[in-house]
Amino acid sequence: MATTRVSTREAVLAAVRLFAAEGFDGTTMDGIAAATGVSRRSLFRRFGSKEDLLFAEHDELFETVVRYMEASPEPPTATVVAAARLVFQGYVRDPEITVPRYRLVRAHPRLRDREVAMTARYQAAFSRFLAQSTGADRPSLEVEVVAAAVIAAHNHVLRGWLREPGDTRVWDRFDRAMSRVADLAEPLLGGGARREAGRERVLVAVYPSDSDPSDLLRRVSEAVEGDR
Amino acid sequence: MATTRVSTREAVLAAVRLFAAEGFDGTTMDGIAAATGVSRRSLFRRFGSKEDLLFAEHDELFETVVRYMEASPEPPTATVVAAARLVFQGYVRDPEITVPRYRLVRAHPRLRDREVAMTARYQAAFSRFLAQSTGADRPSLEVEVVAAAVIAAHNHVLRGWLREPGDTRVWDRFDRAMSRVADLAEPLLGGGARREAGRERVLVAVYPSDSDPSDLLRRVSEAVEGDR
DNA sequence: CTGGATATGGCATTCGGTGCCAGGGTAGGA
DNA sequence: TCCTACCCTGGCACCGAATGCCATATCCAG
Repeated sequence: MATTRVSTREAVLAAVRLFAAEGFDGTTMDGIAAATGVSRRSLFRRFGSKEDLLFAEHDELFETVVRYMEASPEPPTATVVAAARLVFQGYVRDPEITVPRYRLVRAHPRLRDREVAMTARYQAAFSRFLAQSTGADRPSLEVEVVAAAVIAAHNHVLRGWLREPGDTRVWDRFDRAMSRVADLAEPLLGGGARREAGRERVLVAVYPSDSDPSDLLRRVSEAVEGDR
Repeated sequence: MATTRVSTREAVLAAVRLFAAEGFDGTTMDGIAAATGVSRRSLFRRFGSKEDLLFAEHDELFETVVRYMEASPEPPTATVVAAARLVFQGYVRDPEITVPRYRLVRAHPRLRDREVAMTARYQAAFSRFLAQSTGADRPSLEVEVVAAAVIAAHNHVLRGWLREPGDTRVWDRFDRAMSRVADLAEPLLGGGARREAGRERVLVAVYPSDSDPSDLLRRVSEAVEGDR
């Protein structure tokens, strides 16, 4: 009919608005069909279900992220962190959808479950990618823990932003959280490979919390240089 | 009618058998009502939905686990690990339900999402518990990462068992995985507690012997400055 | 025994979701 | 240009999950 087919984003946006106005259960697919100009039947065909419609935008992002990982030349951990960054960006760049959706998700357990399922898909994709990039057929314990940690850190920062979308330091928070997790992942994944080569070293420092950081660094520096 | 009301477990078991025989979508609530002797209307009242019925047993376990954590005298990390052990036991001790359910879950994305939602509830409960036991109002990044890691380890071992329920060394695997994660959690949480107490701090770094010393120092610097 | 609270079952209705078929628009080949 | 095969859309009918309403049964306290 209309030569321009309604885009996914337009449909999601219309649905989000209706949900916000009438409530999720109070909105029928007939209503969404009327609002978008797409027939009820076609809505189901394209988006599967009422819940899926709310997350359709996100599903497309998922595909993108998976393809990104497969094409990335970076080392595995860095690739996964970058992938998480893509996901995060997917939220931050489109607050018009993600913020009201977050309100819906908080209010409706069923929608919460649906969003949790999304992050679980990412976690599974991360696990699979890390596993395959180490040549394993199945994700190891370490790989799954790292994937879970990356997702947890992502969600932690994301929830903070969703509560206060105006926060300008989101990306700073995100990077800090990720480098924190990456440091955690390093000994788990990279360490595994190096352990076989028997080359890793361990540094342990115990110091009072009111130490002068620069003094501490000097001491660490001496320790590292000293026994090489 | 019957003086003995049908137990949750009986209902779940009957439902699982029907699902296995007729498929999940091929089984109607009328069919389950007939098989259990409970009216269709009462099934919905007690279990909420067809999906929830499949996991009703598990929902009860969740309540138990939460109460257990609140009453546990052990330190936080040990309590969470013990809680995960309770969950694991919930699966292992009842293969008659959990194993066929796993087959259903693998085949039906919707059911998979529902199970993922269960583990997410546990993860959230663990996070909340760890946060409150450190006196925080909101779970910190570290707390959420630890909770995610515990859940990931639990699920990793669990999936292995679900694939081969006959495996007798499950508990050994479970304990190994958990101690692995607990070692990871120690510096993250224990360090946090000591930090608040204003006592000494511990820095642990694992690095390849051919690292660039200045790069190493930069990372140490970030770690020291980053969380003060 | 009685009155009230609670659990159960039947009934009717809404609405999400699906299979089926018809119409229209498009690309590709003769 | 015309025909055809194909795909996308919309309308229709139907199934079944889920809920509200009301009548009835069960149980417990008084």
